[in-house]
Amino acid sequence: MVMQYPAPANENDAKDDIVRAAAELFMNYGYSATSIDAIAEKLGATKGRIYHYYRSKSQIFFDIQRAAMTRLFEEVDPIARARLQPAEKLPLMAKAHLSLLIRDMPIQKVAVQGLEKYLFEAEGFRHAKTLAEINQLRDDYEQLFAEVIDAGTREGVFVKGSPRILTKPFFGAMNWATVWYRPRRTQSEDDIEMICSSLVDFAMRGLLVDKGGLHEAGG
Amino acid sequence: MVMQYPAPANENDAKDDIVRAAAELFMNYGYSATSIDAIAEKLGATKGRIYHYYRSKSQIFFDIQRAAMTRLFEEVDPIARARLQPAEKLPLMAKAHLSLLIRDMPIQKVAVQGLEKYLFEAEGFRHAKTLAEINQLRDDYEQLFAEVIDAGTREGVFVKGSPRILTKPFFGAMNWATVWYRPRRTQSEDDIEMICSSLVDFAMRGLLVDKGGLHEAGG
DNA sequence: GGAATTACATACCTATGAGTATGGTTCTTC
DNA sequence: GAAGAACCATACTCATAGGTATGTAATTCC
Repeated sequence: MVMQYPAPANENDAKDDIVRAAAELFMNYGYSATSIDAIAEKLGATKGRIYHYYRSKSQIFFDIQRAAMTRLFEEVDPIARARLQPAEKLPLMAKAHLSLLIRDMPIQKVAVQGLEKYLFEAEGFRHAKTLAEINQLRDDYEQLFAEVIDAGTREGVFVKGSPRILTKPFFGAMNWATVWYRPRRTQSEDDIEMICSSLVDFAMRGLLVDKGGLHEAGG
Repeated sequence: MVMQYPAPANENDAKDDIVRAAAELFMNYGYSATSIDAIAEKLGATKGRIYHYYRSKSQIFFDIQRAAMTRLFEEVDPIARARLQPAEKLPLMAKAHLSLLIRDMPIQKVAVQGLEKYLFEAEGFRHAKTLAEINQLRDDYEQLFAEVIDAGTREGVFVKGSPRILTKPFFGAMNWATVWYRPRRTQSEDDIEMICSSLVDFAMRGLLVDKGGLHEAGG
């Protein structure tokens, strides 16, 4: 029988295909309820292909986390390094963050919600190192936002409060989209932009101190 | 062998014990990764006990949802019915909502995050009726908040925008606690109150229009 | 152009876990 | 106090799914 493999060019692409397929199933059914066979079927292949690139199901999960954090950093870190005031910089970061969340929902949802992460923690030392690595990435990423929030607080443009406790609802307003958002066919690119802007605006108002601006009366 | 059953008084209490134990495991490990045996072990019993009260694992899951929504309604609905201005009523509702979330985390987390709900949707008609019932409860509950937000918007005390899209980040700021919050031994009741207040304040600022209050100059 | 390696498919092993069948013990009811 | 019901443990069935072992076509390398 003549078998032709689509040939994903190189190993990285092949793994990326697996990661994408797995993330989509993890997002909908959870990690445990998703079988390797189901992932393979989504790729039009069998288990053999997956186990050729990954030694276990958990390794796929960890690669999803790494992929998600890598992409978030790529989008947000450059903005975080820009020379801008906190009140200007933060919404740009938030916009980039949220845009990626929505556009890359399967992978990002698995990462930000940390689906069933306690599964691996319970396994003890086996994945301790990998888990520490992932947590470090997540902490570093949160830190990008926490620092800007802290700076804004000290400048007096953001409300007072520990950056730790302010960062949580800030992310919450945006990340909660991974729980409620469902893509619609009737939704254009502009619609998505509108939603993103609304959520970012909400999150920013949560931080900004009342500026006492004159009532820009009525429209 | 003399066997003594703790005898949970009546059937409702017995089911409630099961629901609590199951919720705690679902919260940490997810629905699929939690076995009936594990739930039984947490109760110091075996499967026999659980299958005496529940016909299937999924029925436990649905009972968790119902229990969560029932409690939320009990706490929030009375406040929603009170004769108060939106700007006064909403933070009280939010406080009650969040307090219950944190105090009843296992059950509430399973409910608000809808863990692996797609599992049951994929099963087609089998649980269609129950799923419709649960979704209805959730929608009704969200509606309590959406109406107050809508009223506030029309009065001009809350920012303009569809209540639909404003409700999401409002819940997000609070419900995200089910993702990041972990109880600490060093945390007193007052600490929890502080966290709740901070999150509610954040969420309210996300809605309130800039009042132009005079700078209550600096602390 | 033959050998080794890559890139899978197929077949198989095994543990787990949902659900059932059955049996025994306590409680209730008459 | 006997019969039934309620309550629960134990033993079993069976499907699923993670992982492995093996076979085989394509590719690469010498």
